[in-house]
Amino acid sequence: MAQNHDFERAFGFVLHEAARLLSKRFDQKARAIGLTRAQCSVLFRLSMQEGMNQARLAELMEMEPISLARLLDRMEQAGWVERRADPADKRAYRLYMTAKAKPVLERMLAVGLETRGEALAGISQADRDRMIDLLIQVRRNLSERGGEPQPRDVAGVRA
Amino acid sequence: MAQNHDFERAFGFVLHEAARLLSKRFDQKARAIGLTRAQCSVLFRLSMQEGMNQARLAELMEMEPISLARLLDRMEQAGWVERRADPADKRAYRLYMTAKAKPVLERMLAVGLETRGEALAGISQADRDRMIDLLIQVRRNLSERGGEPQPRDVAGVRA
DNA sequence: TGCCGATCATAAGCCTGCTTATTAGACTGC
DNA sequence: GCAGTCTAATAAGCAGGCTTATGATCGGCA
Repeated sequence: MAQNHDFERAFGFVLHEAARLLSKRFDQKARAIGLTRAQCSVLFRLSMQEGMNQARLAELMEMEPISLARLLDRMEQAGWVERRADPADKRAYRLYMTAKAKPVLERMLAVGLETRGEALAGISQADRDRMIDLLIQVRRNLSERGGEPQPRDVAGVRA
Repeated sequence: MAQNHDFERAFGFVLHEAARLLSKRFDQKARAIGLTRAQCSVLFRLSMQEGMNQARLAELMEMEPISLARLLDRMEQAGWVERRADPADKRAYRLYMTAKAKPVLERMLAVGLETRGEALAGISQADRDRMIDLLIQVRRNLSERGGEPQPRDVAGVRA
């Protein structure tokens, strides 16, 4: 059936399932080092730039600050990251990796590469590049920040 | 920095963030009808074929049976789906939409189209088709079923 | 018939992430 | 200096999804 065909190709479902399966595979591999995909994502970003506050990191990760706060709670508890009071802003913390985290960066990278290799098997470099460009466009289209200011014509509805 | 460039283009992060943002947007729009993206996914599949058991539906949705069971708990509670005992197998249930669910199918479709439109804005039809083909390939690569039997050469590492 | 492995569904416990709402501090303008 | 607003972080409560483990049933095979 044409409907069935459309269904199997439904963009949202396919995108979501691909992302979920990739996370699952990454988590299976990364369990040996005691980290999850989301936690690795934090550590990777901190490895690029330490000292960000939570709001900034949440923005980079395209997630809500509260979601990141919970994630950081677990990571701090497990000794991967450290919150240091921001001397210039009593509300904020600055985020740093711990000494424990630095040695595992390479293993995280290896897990990432291996997982990506499985996910992209049989896809040419040109197609990989193209797919990533397109996904970046999708992300940009859906991002709150950076896009148009979201008209949200719900006038009359109080938040 | 080249490293930074690689980072922003990291396949796993981009894929995950795009999928999450799309889910979020869908959920925001679908809240008015009292359904989530995952629940809509179930209803869409049941609208194509009712009477499946949970194991079969979980397989179609590329998820673990227990995850689906929980999802169905909430949906049954909310009156969207019905579990009927399978006369031929006392372990299994057969899944059906309720009368309440059928009238909202069209609204779900509309929400899906609208959300997809936002996500794919500025992307040509050819590129959309290509991206979906590539995502389907990724999903197939990562699927437990249908793929190769997963060598799992982690010998030596204990989980 | 009876055993034994496979299969269907589920329980417990956890991580990720969101919405909504709150507290504390920063900032802007008068 | 201070009121009003904005911002950083968090609390409460929930949905979605996974791993690991269990109970029940099915089915093949001796």
